[in-house]
Amino acid sequence: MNANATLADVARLAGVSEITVSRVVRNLGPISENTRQKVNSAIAKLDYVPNRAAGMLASAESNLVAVLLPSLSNIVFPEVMRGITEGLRGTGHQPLIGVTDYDPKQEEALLTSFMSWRPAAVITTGFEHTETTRRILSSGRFRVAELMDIDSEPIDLAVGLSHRNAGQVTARHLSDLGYRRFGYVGHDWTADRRARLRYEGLVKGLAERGLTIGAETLSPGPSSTEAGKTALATLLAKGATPDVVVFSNDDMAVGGYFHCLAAGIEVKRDLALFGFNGLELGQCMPAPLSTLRSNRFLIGKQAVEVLLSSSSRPATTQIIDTGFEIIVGKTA
Amino acid sequence: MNANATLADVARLAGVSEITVSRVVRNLGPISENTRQKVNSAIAKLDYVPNRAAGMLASAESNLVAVLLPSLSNIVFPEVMRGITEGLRGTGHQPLIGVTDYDPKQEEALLTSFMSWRPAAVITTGFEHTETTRRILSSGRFRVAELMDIDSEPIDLAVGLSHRNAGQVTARHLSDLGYRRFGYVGHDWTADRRARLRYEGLVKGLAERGLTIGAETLSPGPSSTEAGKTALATLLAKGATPDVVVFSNDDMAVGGYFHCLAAGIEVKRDLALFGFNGLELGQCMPAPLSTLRSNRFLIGKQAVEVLLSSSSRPATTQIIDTGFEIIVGKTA
DNA sequence: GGCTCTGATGACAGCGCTACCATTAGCATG
DNA sequence: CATGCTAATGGTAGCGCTGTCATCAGAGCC
Repeated sequence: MNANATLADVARLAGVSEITVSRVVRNLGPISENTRQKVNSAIAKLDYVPNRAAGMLASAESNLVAVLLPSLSNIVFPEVMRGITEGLRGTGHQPLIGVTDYDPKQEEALLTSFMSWRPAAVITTGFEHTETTRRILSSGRFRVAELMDIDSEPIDLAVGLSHRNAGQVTARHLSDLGYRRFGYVGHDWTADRRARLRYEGLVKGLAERGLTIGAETLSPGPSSTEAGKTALATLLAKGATPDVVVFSNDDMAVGGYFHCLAAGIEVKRDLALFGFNGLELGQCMPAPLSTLRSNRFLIGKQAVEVLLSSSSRPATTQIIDTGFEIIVGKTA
Repeated sequence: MNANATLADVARLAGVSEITVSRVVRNLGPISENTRQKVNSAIAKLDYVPNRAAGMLASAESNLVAVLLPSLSNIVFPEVMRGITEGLRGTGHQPLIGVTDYDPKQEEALLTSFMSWRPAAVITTGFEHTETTRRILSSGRFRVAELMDIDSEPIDLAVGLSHRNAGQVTARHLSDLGYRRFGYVGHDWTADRRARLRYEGLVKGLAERGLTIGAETLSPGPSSTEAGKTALATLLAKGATPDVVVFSNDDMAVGGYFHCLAAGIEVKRDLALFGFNGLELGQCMPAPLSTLRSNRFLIGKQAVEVLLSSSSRPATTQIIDTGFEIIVGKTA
């Protein structure tokens, strides 16, 4: 009911000192049952809500975790976010979320502004940062996790999977299945380095078997179902006759599947399709998408768990491989 | 390079008072060009980053906007969030995001914890709140927006569309197209009141034409493509012979479409499908989904704009109708 | 020359909390 | 019985900023 009760108000009403109220609120130190009850009833009576700004200033500690994600439109990142939220649950920490649009400059701007909250940890994506971003993240004042990718040396902690490896495994798997004429449909990879790493792994894996990618189309802009659909149409219109097309991810692959349906191409018999991520959507198509499962939820969750396990940065960097697995599916 | 420079450090180095530095940082009041430069170079030299906790405490104002979303898994909410982010851009405000899992109890818990940040505004979803939540939101200490739905009286501001109306318009549209045997496939609507409102509107709209829903299946749990697929199969297995099925949303409808593909049902000729939301995905299927476009991005953006236009709550509540429109598509 | 006005700056108190020490009573220990 | 211990509590000094009120030089005015 009150405008904004303070610790002092509660202390006065409960007949104890401020510090005792503070201890009750934070569940710290030994408090007699009697005192605890007096304080709690005063808190209830006054509708007291602690002021985190004051708490943070006084203790020089924040319970905020800065999270920088490239996008929320790509369902992959909300899933990572769910993992982060799950990891944060019950720890008393709160996420501060920023969306970078795959732009290191924006990442830097967001990070700079987040710094004024003195976050306990920073979670970001990938290894592509501006010089300034890198300098801030390297300061050592807080823990840092770089998610999704483990193909480079992290600043502090990396959690994710080897995309280069994933591409290579894809190549081996498909060549084992007997495919020989490979096509590739991707999206703009200047922004999405991981897609490019998978492509490189794919090329390398094919090379091991003496194979190459015969035809490819890169769609400008971010990945989407529409982009996948259009790009596959473009690829085939060029006269390419692949027996399998690897897509930069499931969104694109689903688009490719739609193109096949619309164009009367029988998937797998006429043209096999392979994605990346293992999204729910791909698995409920009439022919479940053949793809590679990345463990997005796990990436977020593990990152938080490690980050909060020690508030100061360990001497050595750490890499956590959350792995991937082939989903056989029915499109390849 | 410094551990953490303060205003005082900057002031000392620049040879001015703390308050002058503060003014330069906040771009307030008249500052001579000379002073501004001295201060800025001191800031750069010391790597000074303002401490928001201190600023917030001193000014008793926060630049935080609390955002409570039911889920991030349903792409609709990330899109609303994009709108919110866009609206916030350049205002100096930052969102504090919480995910409620469609649970009013969790909403309450998150809100309570967010209150300790003294947010400038709170954005939440729908009208279903616990008593406590309602009491907090009604305190008048900050602006409140309730998004998505405008079928009830808001606490302060509602931004969204009339779902009841949307259902009714769907009924009229489909009956105008000549459909007579209606089926309905939905998800758990104890959690999703808006889905239920659309259903009610649909029933009402059909009643106007002397029509009813002949068969329906409700899938337990949240909406998903898989759920839509399974539920349509169930509906048809019951022996129902609708000429059109209305789905609780696009995700479900896409699942329905997949079922038709798998079961050899020719969409529209044998069975028409109708969704809700107008997601990109539905529009790139071989037969673009017939549905109703909700303007998610706009909902988020407009809410923020109105909320920030006045920091104190106006005398009267306000409702903003972001509308909807029929997407004719090829599935109905 | 005294007056007001504006532009530019500073002194100082205090926001609401917590860290850091004290302090006290009660009790077991040697 | 002095000593040390623990449980329970309090006093005090800030944390780093901003609001408020002052100050002062110089310009413009009658």
